[in-house]
Amino acid sequence: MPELPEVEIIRRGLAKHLPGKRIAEAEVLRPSQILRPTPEAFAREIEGKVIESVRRRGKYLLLFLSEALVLVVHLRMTGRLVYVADGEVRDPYARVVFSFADGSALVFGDVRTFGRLALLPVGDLDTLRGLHELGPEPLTPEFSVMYLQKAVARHRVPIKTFLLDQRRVAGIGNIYADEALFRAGIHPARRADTLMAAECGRLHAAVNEVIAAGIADGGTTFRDYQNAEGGKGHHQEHLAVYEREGEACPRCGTPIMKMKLGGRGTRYCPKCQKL
DNA sequence: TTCTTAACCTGGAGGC
DNA sequence: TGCCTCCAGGTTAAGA
Repeated sequence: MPELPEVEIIRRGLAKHLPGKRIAEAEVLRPSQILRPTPEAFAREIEGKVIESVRRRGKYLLLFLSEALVLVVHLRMTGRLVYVADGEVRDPYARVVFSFADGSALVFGDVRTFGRLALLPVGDLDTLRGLHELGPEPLTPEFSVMYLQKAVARHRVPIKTFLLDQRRVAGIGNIYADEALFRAGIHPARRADTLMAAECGRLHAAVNEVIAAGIADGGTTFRDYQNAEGGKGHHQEHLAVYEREGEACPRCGTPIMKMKLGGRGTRYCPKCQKL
């Protein structure tokens, strides 16, 4: 499931190939995944546009196009954006295919069809719910220890739920939330507003460390994630707790436990991460 | 306003 | 082998 590191790796891959490409045709194979405008208008309006740049905000990919338009893509659970130089669609779960004038293509594939695409004027980006409410990003000056201290103090939810809320911190998902909390030695069910200053400092450092490590490893691939060239990431080889329930904690040897928190599978060490 | 829960969706695993 | 049930999780609407 693509989180900030995976989306950033995809962005970097796409940025190598897409700028300057003219979209000759957009084939919408799964209309329900087009958020706006209508699927017909989406295909019609994007034709002929030239991709100028590829950016990212949280887990959103933003493809800035000519004529002041922007294509917003959220991959959700199983979405992927793969550039194919020969234009041949090999993904059996292709949902939208963008064919370029030079014969290459960009394929949006998505097994579970949770992903969403929207085409809108750049000036309307603020109207896209979710995108304009995003909190600060890890690894930026805006995401500071002071910000985290003030933010957690206002919320009584479990700290894991807090981390998954994109309005608090943008880009963290289930994998990196579990890994950051393990690294910081904080129990996922701990109430956010009870964190001490020192714990906020540890959590802030841990979030930045796991996100940076995920990017350095090319992302985490468990099932569906692929980078922009269809390749896999390697960060799953360095995870301490995620998908490791029953295995020995790398720090103390206690078996990693799994619990349900906010409807999400949550892994933690019962000894290293105290409530 | 804040928080919780369920729904969306489909492939794969496990049980029978 | 085939059928059924459950699970995975990012986001958001609905309800408390």
